[in-house]
Amino acid sequence: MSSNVRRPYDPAVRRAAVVAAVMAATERLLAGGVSFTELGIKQIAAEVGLARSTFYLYFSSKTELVLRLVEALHSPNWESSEGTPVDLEAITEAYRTGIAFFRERKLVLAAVLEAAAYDPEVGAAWEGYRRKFVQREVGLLRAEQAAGRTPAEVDAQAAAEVIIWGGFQVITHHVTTRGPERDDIIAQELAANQYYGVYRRGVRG
Amino acid sequence: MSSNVRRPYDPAVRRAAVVAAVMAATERLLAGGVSFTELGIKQIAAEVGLARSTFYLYFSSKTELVLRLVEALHSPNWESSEGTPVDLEAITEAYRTGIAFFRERKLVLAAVLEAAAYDPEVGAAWEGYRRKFVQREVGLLRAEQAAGRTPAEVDAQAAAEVIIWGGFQVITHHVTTRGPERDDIIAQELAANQYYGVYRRGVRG
DNA sequence: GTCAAGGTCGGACACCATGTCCGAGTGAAC
DNA sequence: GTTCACTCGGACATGGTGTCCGACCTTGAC
Repeated sequence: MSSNVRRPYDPAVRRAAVVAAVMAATERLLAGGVSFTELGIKQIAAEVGLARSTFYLYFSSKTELVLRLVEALHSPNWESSEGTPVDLEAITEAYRTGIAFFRERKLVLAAVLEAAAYDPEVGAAWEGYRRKFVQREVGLLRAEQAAGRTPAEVDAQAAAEVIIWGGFQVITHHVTTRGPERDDIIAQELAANQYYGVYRRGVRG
Repeated sequence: MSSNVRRPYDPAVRRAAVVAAVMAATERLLAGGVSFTELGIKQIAAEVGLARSTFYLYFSSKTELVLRLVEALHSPNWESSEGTPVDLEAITEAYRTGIAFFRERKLVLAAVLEAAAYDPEVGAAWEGYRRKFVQREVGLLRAEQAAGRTPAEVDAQAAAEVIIWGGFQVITHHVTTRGPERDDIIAQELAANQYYGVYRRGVRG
C-alpha cells in the first residue's frame, strides 16, 4: 500500500475504473433505446473506447457484465429489518422509496430482468436478490403474529411470497414502462394491499 | 425421414395439423429440460420430422411460433366477468382454477415468459393477454364501489394492476419453479390478499 | 401408365454474434 | 534503451437465424 507511491495508477483501482466505465457505457447505450439483447459487446466496447477483445480482459462474458449490473441494484439500506414500524404510513413511505430507487436505475433494472429470463445464471442472481426480501418479510410477519397483531391463520411464507414477488413485479413493470406520474398512487395501493391484505387482514381500519 | 403427419385433403386442415404438430413437438422438447432459448429451429423441425427449411414454410420465424404458443394459453372461460360473485370462497376457487390451468401448461408458459422478456413482439402479446384481466378487474372493482361494498378511496386502476400483475407473477413463478404441493395455500393467500386488501379493505372479516 | 403440380428435402449462402487467440504496437518505469 | 504490462485489431472457430433453390417424391388428373 505505502510502498508504491511512485505509481500513478494502482492496477486494482484502474481495473475497477474500467469496469465501472463499461457499466456506465452500457447504461448510456440502453438510454438510447436499445434493448440489452440487441446490445452487442462490440457496441459496448466501442462506447467505452476499447477494442472488443479488450472487453474480455475485464469480463469473461456478457453474463458476467449483467451479474455486475445486478450487484449495482443492491442498496445497503434494505438489509436490516430492525426498526421497521408496521403502520400504513410507514409502509407507504417504504414503497415510495423503493419505487424511486428502481426508477433511478430503471435502465439497468430492465436489462437485468431481460437477461434473467433467458440466462440461468442471471436468473439465479435475481432470484437471490428477491429471496432476501422474502426472508425479511417472513421474519416481520412471524413477529407480528407472535405479538397477536396479525392473524395466526396467515401462512407467513406464502403471504411473504405474494407480497414480495407481486410487489416486485408491479414496481418493476410500472417503472420500466411508465412515467413517474402515478408513482404515489401505486405506492399507496401496494401499501394498503399489504397492510389490510396481510398484516391487518380482516381488521377494521 | 418423411413427415409423420397425415395429409388430409383440405390444404388448410393439413396445414393446421402441421402447425399443431410443431407446437406439440416444441412442448415435448421443453419437457426434456431444455429452455426455449436453447431450443433451435433445427431441433424442433427434427422432432416433428421436418426439414429445417420446411419449418419456415409454416412459421416465418421463431417469434411467430411463440405468438402461437401465447394463443394456446387463452381460455374461453375467462372472458366474461358476469356472474362473478365477490366472496372469499369464490375468489379462492377461481385462483385454484387459474393455478391448475397454468400448471397444466407450465412448459408453454415458461417459454412465453422467456421470450416475452427479450422479444418486443412477444412482450406486446403477453402484455395484451394480461391487459384483459386488468380491465375485467377494474370493471368488477368499480361495480363493487358503486354498490358501496368497496371503499371509494380505492384507486380501481392501480388496485387492479397490483392484483393482476402481482397475481400473475406469483402464479407463474410458483407454477414454473415448484410442484403442486402448495397450490392450495398459494391460492388461499392470493384470494385473502385480494379480498381483504382491496374488495373489503379495512372491513372486519 | 403417364404427367404435371404441390409439397418437401437438404444443403449452400449470407449474416451476425460470442468467445478465443495471438502477433504487433505503445507507453511508462527503471 | 530495455523491459513489462497492457492494448489493439484482426483472424478463427462455432453456432444460430432466415433465404433460396434444384432435386426429389407423392398425389391426383387424364
